Amino acid sequence: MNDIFKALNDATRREILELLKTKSMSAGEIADQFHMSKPSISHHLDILKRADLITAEKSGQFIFYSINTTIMEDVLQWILTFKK
Amino acid sequence: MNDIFKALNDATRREILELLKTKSMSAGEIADQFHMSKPSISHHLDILKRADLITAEKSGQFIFYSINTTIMEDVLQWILTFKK
DNA sequence: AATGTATTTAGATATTTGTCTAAATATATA
DNA sequence: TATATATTTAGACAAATATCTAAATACATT
Repeated sequence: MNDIFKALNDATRREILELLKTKSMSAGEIADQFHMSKPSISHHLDILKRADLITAEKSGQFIFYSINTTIMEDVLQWILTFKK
Repeated sequence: MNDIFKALNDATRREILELLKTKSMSAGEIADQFHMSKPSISHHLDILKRADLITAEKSGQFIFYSINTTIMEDVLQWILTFKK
């Protein structure tokens, strides 16, 4: 839970998740959407991956990232415990 | 949204929310549940309050904190956009 | 008015975080 | 095999964060 909230606690990372909501993208395609260096985006992708919020799959010289919505379910359940 | 995720990105603060889920408590009562100085807990309460996740009400020399679940609804909605 | 209790504010400090540039690694292609 | 492209790793650095102790504020009680 700690890793998930840590990963979600950054606007850039939340935007990456929004991007991946529609389709999988390579690291480069993702980086192109931000005014930030590729290494920085790579770092954000790593944090999202560690939290299991995204998965990575290598295809040739590209690495494609996809969202993993099953982890969102954990957050959802946690939030729901606060609904009366 | 930023303030909410920032507030949720700390185990102590999440535990405070869990505590307040059952009943409102004074700052001192809350602090007693943790191995941490009162000023540190006061700081955490401030962050939760800024995120509108809790509300504070003064009663004599005490300040009672209560959870504000309506804000959780915002997080819930955000999470739900990821459910396929 | 003086003292005690509850809480916050202020200031210091160590750790974590987000960002960058430069270099390394891996794959594709000429 | 040499070069180009995609991505990550390494290292540096400034800013943000979590914690502490000491001091300040506010209310209650004697």
